Amino acid sequence: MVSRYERIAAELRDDILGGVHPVGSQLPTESELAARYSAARGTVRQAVALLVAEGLVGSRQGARRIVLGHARSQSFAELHSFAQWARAHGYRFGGQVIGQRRRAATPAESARLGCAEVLEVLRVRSLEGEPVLVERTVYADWTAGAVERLPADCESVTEALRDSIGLVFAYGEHLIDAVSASAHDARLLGVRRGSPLLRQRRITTTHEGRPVEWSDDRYRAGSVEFSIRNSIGANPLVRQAGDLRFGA
Amino acid sequence: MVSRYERIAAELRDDILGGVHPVGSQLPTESELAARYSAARGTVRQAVALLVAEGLVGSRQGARRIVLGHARSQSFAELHSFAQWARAHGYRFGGQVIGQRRRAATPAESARLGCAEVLEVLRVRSLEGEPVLVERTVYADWTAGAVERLPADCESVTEALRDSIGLVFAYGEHLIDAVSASAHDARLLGVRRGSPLLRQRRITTTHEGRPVEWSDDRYRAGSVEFSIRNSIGANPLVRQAGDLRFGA
DNA sequence: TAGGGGAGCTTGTACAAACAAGCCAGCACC
DNA sequence: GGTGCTGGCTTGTTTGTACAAGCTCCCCTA
Repeated sequence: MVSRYERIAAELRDDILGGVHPVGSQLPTESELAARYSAARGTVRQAVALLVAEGLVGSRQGARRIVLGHARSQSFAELHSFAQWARAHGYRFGGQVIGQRRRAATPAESARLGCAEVLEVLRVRSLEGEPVLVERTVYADWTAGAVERLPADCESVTEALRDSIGLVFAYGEHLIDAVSASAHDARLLGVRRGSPLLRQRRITTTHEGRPVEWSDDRYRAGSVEFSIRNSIGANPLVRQAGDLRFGA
Repeated sequence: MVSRYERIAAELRDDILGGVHPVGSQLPTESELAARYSAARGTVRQAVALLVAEGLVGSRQGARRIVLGHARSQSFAELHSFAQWARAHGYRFGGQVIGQRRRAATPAESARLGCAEVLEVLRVRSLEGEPVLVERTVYADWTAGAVERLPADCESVTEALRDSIGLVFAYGEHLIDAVSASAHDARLLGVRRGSPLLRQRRITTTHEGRPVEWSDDRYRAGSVEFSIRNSIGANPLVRQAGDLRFGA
């Protein structure tokens, strides 16, 4: 069962994407929408709030809402899982475990994952036949067993873990920066040593906030980019100084 | 006048950051909070929704809310304006215009900014005395005059434009990837040609959705990183394939 | 001891009403 | 022609109520 406001939001989104409300035009007022859908104004507000959060619509007090653009946003699963993302967009893709081993957690890992032993896995993933991503993932001890049981060419670790032990990834924190390819990275991705890579480090937790994995993903430059929409009202993106210490 | 739910959110945020609600702990229920602040449940919900949007708190139906982390999020202005960001974090910073000229818009720029003539500005910005950012910004014709009147070492273009012509940046869309430093980039940033740069391309619009600027910002690797928090409920980040065409 | 069922708690959805705050166009006035 | 103000419109905030959906934990049973 989908809620009322989600259905209204979906209809409005379709109208925007379908050109009924072109970019730059004004959206109907809340009262009009409420009348059209026979819903309370609060319900319409919830629907519109979704579109505002997606960056599709701009809103400010006193003025009519306007259509900002038509970027479709992705689900959390689609961002988190390379396989689900690639599949949803119709890309050919693959993955292969290069190596994995259990070891003691470093102090930093122990603090992040809350355990003393970890499973480290090195994977390479490809898009349209080309290797594009080197993934160094560290799993907390309580998931290590399930991960070890996966086949080396497992397409989607996310889906496999959900189906095998009911593990659901619910929250993520991402750090994005650029690094040089190490000799090892370069060999795995088929690029020159020192060439630029887009790095995404992320920590993922369950519904309960329990950390599951800590991963260092490196994309070949040009293969993938990240997109974010923000506004005065909602700003999910944060800039922060890197590890380099200045003038120290 | 700050609204009620914003004040409640601020108090809760302080409690979380101050350790009253440690990471991993449960937040009081909505009813408890409503009683504590003598507010309606709906108002408390709005306050908590803010924290959820910031990624500070996790929430799902039926279960108590939990504290996910203590990352303070930034305002839109702080992300958009290098000067406001650096100042808020107490960094020494500077900026210098290297060159600027009016020219005809390329087809892509014309489509994005909705005008035929643009002002292109090249700036270098420094942090703690080191150059860290090369900024190539293209302004729409109707702002060009005001930008040209700014001094070459103007600290904050955002603030200057707001004060001079009342221009307020309200919405942004960001594309993040990694690129090699060109010879020109390398000279300006004091790095080797081909070394990795973190690139942030963004388009910014006014409240009305009118595009103001299109910018290509390149950060020296290691100087700055971007951070995003997401969840199954709210996912602001989108991954997309880059310009490279695979197997074509 | 392991498992199922359910009661109670907590968050999610929906409606209604009233007022506040901000925007904008049109009008009157200079 | 320009300027300033006002009134109506639109979104934002707050309260109250009722029910739905989902989670937790306890208790009972096999």
